[in-house]
Amino acid sequence: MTPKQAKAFRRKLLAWYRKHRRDLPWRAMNGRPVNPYHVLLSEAMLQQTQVATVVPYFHRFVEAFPTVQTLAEADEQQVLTLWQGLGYYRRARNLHAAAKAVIADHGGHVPAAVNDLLKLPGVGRYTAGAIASIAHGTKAAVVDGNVERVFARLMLIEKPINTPATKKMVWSIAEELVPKSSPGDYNQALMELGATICTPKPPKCFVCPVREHCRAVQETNPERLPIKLAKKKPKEVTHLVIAANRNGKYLFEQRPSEGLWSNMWQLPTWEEPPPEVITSIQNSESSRRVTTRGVSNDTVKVSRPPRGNAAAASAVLIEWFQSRFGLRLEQPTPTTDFTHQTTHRTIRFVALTASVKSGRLRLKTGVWRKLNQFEDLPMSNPQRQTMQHIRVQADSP
DNA sequence: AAGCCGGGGGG
DNA sequence: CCCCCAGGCTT
Repeated sequence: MTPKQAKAFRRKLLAWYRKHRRDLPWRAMNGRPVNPYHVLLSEAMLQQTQVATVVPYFHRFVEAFPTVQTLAEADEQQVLTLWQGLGYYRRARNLHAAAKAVIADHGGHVPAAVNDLLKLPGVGRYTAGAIASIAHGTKAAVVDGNVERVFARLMLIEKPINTPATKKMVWSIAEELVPKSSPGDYNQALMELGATICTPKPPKCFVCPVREHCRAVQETNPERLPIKLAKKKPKEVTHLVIAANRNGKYLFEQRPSEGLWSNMWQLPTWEEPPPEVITSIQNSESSRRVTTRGVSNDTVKVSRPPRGNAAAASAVLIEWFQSRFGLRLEQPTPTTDFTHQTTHRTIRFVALTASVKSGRLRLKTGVWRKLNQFEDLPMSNPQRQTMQHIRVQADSP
């Protein structure tokens, strides 16, 4: 793109944006000024997450934590609880730590320089550029999934987009094109174009404000760009969830601070138990659900005699629970069974209910809660789904 | 360079 | 069922 073409491209893009941009709560709109804290908050939430999903979470966060200071002083459990359901829970802890750093190292002001922003936890090259340009008008480029797609089509980039070399090229294009005046609007325009017009499939080229600048729409089918290398299929695993109740209260444990659902709470869960335990739990199922066809959606319970190895599997489960928690279970009974999909795992959740016969809990992070009394514990969606099932079952025995 | 980290929207 | 999303971090 020649300098003259670049100028025309930016002008058309910005004109389109100023006419069509969405009224998002963290944006400066009709008189409302930008709030750098709001930009930091929104960018943390927007990582790998669509705008529509983020909006309600953003409102709840601003209400609970109106300023960086209030967020910095908040309890991590409270931050995680507000974040629950949004996914990538590390982001919530990074955001919390970033708020603390803004208070400690920047006098409570979100930095305007990319190099300062990059030092904040959870802030990478994209997020630093976004906050710098949108919140402070710093001349900085951004490259996200939208920008990659837009430039892959505009510049006819046919090499796989998800390699370091190609990403580096897209970044240099972005750096070269970003204007020194209104870089924030320009960056948001680029992303909004990708989100609403230059969509993966099918792109709405017929209403695109910059189609004259697009090589793909003139030389090929834009829909096949950008080209991505195939990713591997998800691994299939099973998580065995045990709802262990004693005197009407259920045991909850906190997950480790690293890995999947870090620091979130859950019913005691055996990840990837021996296969024979899973199969025998299935066989031992004392009831199965049969959906009737026709008018009613009622489920009918059908009693079945337990199979031979059920008792043995039960023993293995009870032994595992005993060794892990120091508690003796009684009559583990299958309760619910469903599949949960994440990006790189297909997790089958098998839940059992059991009562605690004896023993003394030997777990630092364990807590006992009633069925309607765990809302302050941040939990993953599948764990909450399991809890929901147990509550419904308890309400209608 | 590749793997890991969630959950939902939309075709 | 699939792909994708205002990515960052670790190995």
